[in-house]
Formats: sequence, C-alpha cells, structure tokens
Amino acid sequence: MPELPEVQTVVNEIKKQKLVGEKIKDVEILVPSLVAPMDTAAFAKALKGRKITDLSRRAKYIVATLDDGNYFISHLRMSGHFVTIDAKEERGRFERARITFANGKALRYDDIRKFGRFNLVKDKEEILGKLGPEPLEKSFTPKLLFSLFPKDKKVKLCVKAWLLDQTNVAGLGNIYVDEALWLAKIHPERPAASITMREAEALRDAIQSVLKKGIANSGTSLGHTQGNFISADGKHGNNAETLNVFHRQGKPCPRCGAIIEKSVVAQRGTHICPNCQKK
DNA sequence: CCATATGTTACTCG
DNA sequence: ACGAGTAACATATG
Repeated sequence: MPELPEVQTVVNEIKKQKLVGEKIKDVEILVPSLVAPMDTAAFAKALKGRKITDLSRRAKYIVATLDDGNYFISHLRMSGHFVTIDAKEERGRFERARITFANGKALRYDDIRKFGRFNLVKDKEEILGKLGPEPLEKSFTPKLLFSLFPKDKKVKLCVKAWLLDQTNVAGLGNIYVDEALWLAKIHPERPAASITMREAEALRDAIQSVLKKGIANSGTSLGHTQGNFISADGKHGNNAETLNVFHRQGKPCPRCGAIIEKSVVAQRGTHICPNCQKK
C-alpha cells in the first residue's frame, strides 16, 4: 500500500511522537512470518532494551538505527500500518506486533494481509543495497534518470514496469507512477529503452512533483475502510483528492478534458489520458 | 462467487 | 544464465 510519500509521512509522524531516544521496554511479535527467517523470540530479545537513535526512510523502507549499531528495518508492503498508542490499549483485530516504550507509549503494527516484514541486521545494505537512487535527492538529475534507462532497443520492458522496479528508481509505486507518467505525457506501455532525453527531463520533474505533493498532503488514502493508508497518528492522508488520473477512470482529464481510461499494464491497474499519453 | 487491491519475490518457460 | 511473464503470499471489500 504505502509508497514513498506515505512511508515518509509515517516516519515524520513517529518522530513527532518522540519515540526516538526512548528505551524499548517490550516487543511482541504475534505473527512469525513477520520476522522470518528470524525466530520471534530471538527477534524480540534483540530489540528489547535498545533505543532507536535515528529514524529515516529509504525507498519504501522504514530504517531505525539502534543504539547497539544494528538496524531495525521494516516494510509495510500492501496493508501494514504503524500506529502510536498508549501501551495500555487492548489488542487490535489486525495487530501483528507491538513495540512498547519506557515512557508508556507503544507502536502497534497492524497488517490485514500480513505481507509486511521486519528485519534486524548489522549491515543495512543487506536489505537496502540493491535499491536504485532516491528520486527526491538533488543528484536525481534528468541526466542520471536518462542514463539508467536500458539503451538496447531489443529490450521491450515498458516504462511503467521499469519505474515500478525498485532497483531502477526507489520508492515509486502504482499510484505515483501513473500520476508521474500522466504529468510527463508519457504512455505507460512505451518501451523503457525508447525514452528520450527530453522525456527523461519531463519525467524527472514529474516524479519529483507528484512525490513532493504526496508528502505535503501527508500521503494518499484511497478510501476509508480498513487497510487504507493511515499514518502513525491514525489519520488518513489528503492526497487522494489531488490525483489527476489514478482511480479517475471515466472522468475528464484535468488538462484536456478527454475521458480517462483504465487498463492493466505490468499486471497493475493503470490509468491514462488517451489524448495526452500516446504510445 | 468473482474481481480487485497503494508490494515484492519466487518460480516457470523460452 | 537471462529476461519476461505469472503465481503466490493472506485478507478484505465492492
């Protein structure tokens, strides 16, 4: 579920709640697959008594630096949520883990689909090493983006699938890819190898624009049912109403008024303006 | 009952 | 070995 702006929103919120620097009093892992292949007891033991000295985001991962030099790295996948609660609060229906702090607050991890993962590593590159560049860094220039695209014209992988691959560019998911391609006026089925320097310039600007807007609006929540995005304060994001194509099939393109179409590209629901984005 | 879901990865087939 | 496409993970919702 969460993409770069949503994960950033969660990190920002957890920092605001002042859990960084607070001692971890108790760790409960309720679903073994969450920490596999590590044992739940070993995972809890390793985290208990530690302090989180720094909290940051890399791609869609939440990276917590621990005071013993290890890293607690989590990925929310499709339906994971971290919510700060009072430690006395009772178990939630979809609660899969709970980290209780010395100050009486706790971080509850809810995950309907149980796809999320917790990692505890000495070397964070073990988890983060293969990721592509961060799209909001200054170094993510049009030239860099252009240089990353495959140059062999025989490679027919489409630009949408290429952008979703985290080893190419880190942090983009289905919503923001559709939004960025619309903004850059590029059809999602265009071969990645066919993107020109001029298009890479437009795409770089579009990617940064849609991600920054997502963060400014505290993330995208598509609905208000269980499993929709909420941040660590339990609140929904406000970015959905600003989306231009995603989930807007049948509605007019905000730029030209043509009717937005939905199809399947790279096995994902894909939204385009057929007038602005030509193959 | 069927299709779909904001993500990732293992597997299969050429 | 490699790349591309598909299945799988587990559960809720329309």
